[in-house]
Amino acid sequence: MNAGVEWAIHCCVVLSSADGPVSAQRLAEFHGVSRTYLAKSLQSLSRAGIVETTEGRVGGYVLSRPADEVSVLAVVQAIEGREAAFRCTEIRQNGPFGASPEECVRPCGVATVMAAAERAWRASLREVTIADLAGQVAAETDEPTQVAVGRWLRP
Amino acid sequence: MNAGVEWAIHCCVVLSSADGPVSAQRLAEFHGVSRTYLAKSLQSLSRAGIVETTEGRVGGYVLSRPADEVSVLAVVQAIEGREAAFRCTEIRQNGPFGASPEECVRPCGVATVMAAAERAWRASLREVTIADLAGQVAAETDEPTQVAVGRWLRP
DNA sequence: CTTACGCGGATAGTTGACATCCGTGATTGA
DNA sequence: TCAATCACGGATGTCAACTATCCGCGTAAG
Repeated sequence: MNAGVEWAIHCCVVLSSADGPVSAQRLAEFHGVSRTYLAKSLQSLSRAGIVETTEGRVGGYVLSRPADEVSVLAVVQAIEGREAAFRCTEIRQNGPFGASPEECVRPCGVATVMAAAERAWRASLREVTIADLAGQVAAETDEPTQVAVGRWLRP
Repeated sequence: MNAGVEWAIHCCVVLSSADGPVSAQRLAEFHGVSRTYLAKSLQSLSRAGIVETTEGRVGGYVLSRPADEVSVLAVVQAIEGREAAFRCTEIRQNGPFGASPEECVRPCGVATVMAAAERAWRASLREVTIADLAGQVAAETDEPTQVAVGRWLRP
């Protein structure tokens, strides 16, 4: 799985506790990752409507919606795309006993099982929001540090 | 996701309805896929203990256990490995406000969420067996064809 | 009008999946 | 005994995707 997924989720958590736009520069520095590459992931979040951008001199990223309305699934799909990890190549139609396309209006049993598993995966991620993660981080961070982080994000 | 996963599951379904060892040559021809590459996947199944091999002139592959004791999950993990798709790089320890390793005895919240989703995915795959899939295939195939396939697998 | 910033395109390096080939050892049938 | 068939593992090549960087453009604050 794409490493940008981890970065994007952490960025959304940070953005949920920031009070204004945070630049890609700051987000990259905060997490100790490549600025140029993180910018690509942030652009994906922007295209997906998860964050809004303000261009210009004091530009940066802000969450488009309240953090409790942004599921982890939305962030993952914004980076990884919405295509299923398993894709059926219909090998049941191949070979000497291959089924004809007319017999294959119903999806392949293998594909059905894999699709159900991916639905379970998505359902699990859909039930957790950025707000949930932010609350967990806040509970593990003492108050002076939280204030310092808030100041550091908007220099 | 690895295409070998799809091949391996279909091969196990075929093996469940065969009465003797089936060679990689036959399995590849049956599914219309590359023989040499399918052999690699079958070797993975062998190492995982899902199939047993008989070498020599009339060698081939047989399911090690009854089909209703072989879960789809076991086949998937034999091909894809047991590593989680998401791997946490602990970026919470990076940057100016990075948490110290002592504070990170508890797993990262992001990693916890992703791990839970993968557990749900595995649980879904664990509840379906090769026998379930074989039954579905049998129900969609007329009897003469089933007999012909059985003969074709052992020339 | 200078500076900082987001955006998109172009460009490599690296990794892993996909695919093939060959040599080895084992077993069966002639 | 000997040739054919098969599983196995190593080595190799190809290709797409991920990772990473750079540059030019448009935008907005100071």
